[in-house]
Amino acid sequence: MKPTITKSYLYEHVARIGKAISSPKRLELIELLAQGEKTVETLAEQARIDMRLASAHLRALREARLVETRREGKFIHYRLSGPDVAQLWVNVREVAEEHLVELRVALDQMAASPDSLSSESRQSLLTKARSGDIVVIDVRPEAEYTAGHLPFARSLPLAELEKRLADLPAGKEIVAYCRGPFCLMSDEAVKLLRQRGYNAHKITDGVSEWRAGGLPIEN
Amino acid sequence: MKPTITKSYLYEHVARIGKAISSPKRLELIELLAQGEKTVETLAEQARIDMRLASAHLRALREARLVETRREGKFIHYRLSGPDVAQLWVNVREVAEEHLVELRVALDQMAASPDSLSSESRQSLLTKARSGDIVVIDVRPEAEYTAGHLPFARSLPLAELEKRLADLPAGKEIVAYCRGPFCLMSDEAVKLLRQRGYNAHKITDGVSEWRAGGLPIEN
DNA sequence: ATTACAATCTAACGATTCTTGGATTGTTTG
DNA sequence: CAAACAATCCAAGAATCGTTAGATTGTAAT
Repeated sequence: MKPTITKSYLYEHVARIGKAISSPKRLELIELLAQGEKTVETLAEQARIDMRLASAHLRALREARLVETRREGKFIHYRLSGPDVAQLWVNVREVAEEHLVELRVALDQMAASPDSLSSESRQSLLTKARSGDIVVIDVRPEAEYTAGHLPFARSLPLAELEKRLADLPAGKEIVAYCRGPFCLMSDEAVKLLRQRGYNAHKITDGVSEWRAGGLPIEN
Repeated sequence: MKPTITKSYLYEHVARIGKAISSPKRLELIELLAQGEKTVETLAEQARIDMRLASAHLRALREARLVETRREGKFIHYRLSGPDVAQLWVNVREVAEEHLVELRVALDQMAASPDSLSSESRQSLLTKARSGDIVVIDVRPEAEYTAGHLPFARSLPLAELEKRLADLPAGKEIVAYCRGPFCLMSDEAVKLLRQRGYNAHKITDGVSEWRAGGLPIEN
């Protein structure tokens, strides 16, 4: 017997997507997955939650078809089911930033520099990076850099930054980025670099924001 | 005493937006409000729910700052707090259509013609409408037309279509639209028009989809 | 003042959801 | 085959949500 198709049936399906993104933990997992494919263990570790809880949330995301899986030996790799999912995360976050004052003040209190990029400044950053005028560093874990990064950026994970300071040219302006506006790794990188006398600052863009701005991602 | 700002605090705020759009009824209310400001009574009637339930859902939407209110005498008018909210609705719905097969088959079964518009066909529609090659009719209630409509469209509410058939030029191609892909008013209009011998078809765009496609809205 | 009516509020029930603990599945390695 | 380990499944309690009914607020008209 064929199920009766009512109009509310349509909204129910869209609400499945809404439900999937209605939990803070799941949003964090989506943001992490926007950096590239990851195993459940990695996700649990990076989101600082129990692996069983991570698994449960990932199940919910999979049932909403926002993520897909791939098995490799003992490991199961999760990935977003499409670039539109990362775009949705950026969209929802921007709406939240626009309308929820509490979120804006919290962001101001946390981040050292709330340098949001306009599309013109993204373009000029790209030009300066291409010409070698500035050095763009990606301070995320190397695996995330490999999965995709800003054009002309070099990988310099926060954990190795102190050891690898020699890799950086002395006089040049340094621009650091990480996973996006909620990620504080670039702030820490900037703090450390400034202590060592570098001219460093951060941008809030991650790869998803950069792509959402219409600019290309390398890998 | 200042509240401790943790990272998860940020995701919690974004999740407030997610929670707001995690209910089918609230999504329907958002879609209705995307057509223009409406009173609680109108919303309840058009969503076919009890006014008290509508009020409760609107409260949730207001607490997530997705809607705002304005009092006028006995009536309270609700509106979306910004065009980005309508854009979010379109975005979420598109992600759902992309990844949820059940939604796609339901849409195919319901709608007579699943004519989704590419950006080129939007442009060519606009040109043909401007030149008078085709007649674009807005079959939504007149108040929604007044709040904003497609360029060169004329208002011809479904309820009055039969009476006002004389308003339509005989030979010309007629394109009907309503509130968007989930709205069936344009299907009914097309059905009626074809019975009377008109060359009519529908497009799935509503004003939100049209605007999301980067094209202008008149009022 | 009294009445009418739009809208909200309060209380309460059942249905979900979140989270944790323990048990289980599936794969690799010795 | 047994041990190790990634990941999922299952069960259960606490918390939250959706819905309905009845009571209440606020404004306009008589």
